[in-house]
Amino acid sequence: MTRQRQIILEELQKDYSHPTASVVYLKVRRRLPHISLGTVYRNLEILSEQGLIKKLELSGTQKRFDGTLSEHYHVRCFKCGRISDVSMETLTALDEKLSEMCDYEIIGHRLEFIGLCPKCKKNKKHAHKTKTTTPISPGNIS
Amino acid sequence: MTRQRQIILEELQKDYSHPTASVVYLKVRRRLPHISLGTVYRNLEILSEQGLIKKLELSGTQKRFDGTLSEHYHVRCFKCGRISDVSMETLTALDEKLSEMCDYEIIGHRLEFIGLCPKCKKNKKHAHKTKTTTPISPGNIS
DNA sequence: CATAAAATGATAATAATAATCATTCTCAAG
DNA sequence: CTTGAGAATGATTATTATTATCATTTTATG
Ligand SMILES: [Mn+2]
Ligand SMILES: [Mn+2]
Ligand SMILES: [Zn+2]
Ligand SMILES: [Zn+2]
Repeated sequence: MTRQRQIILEELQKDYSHPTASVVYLKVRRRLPHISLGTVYRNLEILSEQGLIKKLELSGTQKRFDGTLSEHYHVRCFKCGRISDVSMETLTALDEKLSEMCDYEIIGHRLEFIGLCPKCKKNKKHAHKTKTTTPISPGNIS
Repeated sequence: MTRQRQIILEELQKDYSHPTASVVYLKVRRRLPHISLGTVYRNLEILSEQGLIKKLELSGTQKRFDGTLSEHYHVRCFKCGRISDVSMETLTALDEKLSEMCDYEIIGHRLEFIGLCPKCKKNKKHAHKTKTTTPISPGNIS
């Protein structure tokens, strides 16, 4: 566990926003100004292989990382790209159900909800009053 | 509806393998040898905006396209990357359930099963007999 | 200390997709 | 049938996220 890896892990564990690799890079750079982006990618990969973090393959172009290890689903705001945790029990029954219905050996599933986050809901209502906020393309929040 | 767009649509409608853009390109090129890859991307985008095909944002690095318009889920073989249709009713109740549990306005969800396809199941059993098949990286089947 | 293995930072490479642009096609109006 | 505007094409370049390479540095271990 190098200094770099330790700090990447720490920053991820106190960040509940499911940051992308480049966001992690920006945060880590505040403590290690000379760290390389490649080192961040490399260590995010290693940490997720070791089971210390989770690599999320959600929709959007960029992968996201999660310091919370418990199994849970996510919601994505289709307007701003925010990812939030969902407190819904894991639907293992789905896998069993499908196992009987198809010829694949089912080992799991990936479920992601899509919606409009509270902030974007509010902005939508006052859209005529407030000036159009720069639309953050989902998956490219920096 | 240009000749190119028509043929792209036709090829997709008779292909149940959820091909990637580059696979569509290869197939279409058999009928239009001078078509450009850019034209394929452009038309797949337009056709999906028009609701004539579906653009699938599944896991893996490449987008996939589906000529079947009815709502359905998919299974991905984690070994070979094959995508198959799943005949399970759409779980709209999940969205309503989550709507009451969180502060997002839920508009839908994305569900993808992961498993081992019949062919890979068979290969696994005879792994000691047959020589190791070139592992097709998921998302890069050409 | 020696020294082998692992990790780093800098940089280049890859791969999928999107953008650009001059040329060609389409098709309704005259 | 011409014609001219707008759409679409093929060729090419650009973008973006991620991975690979590699010389140098760090780390762990006897
Ligand atoms: Mn989470
Ligand atoms: Mn399908
Ligand atoms: Zn939002
Ligand atoms: Zn398979």
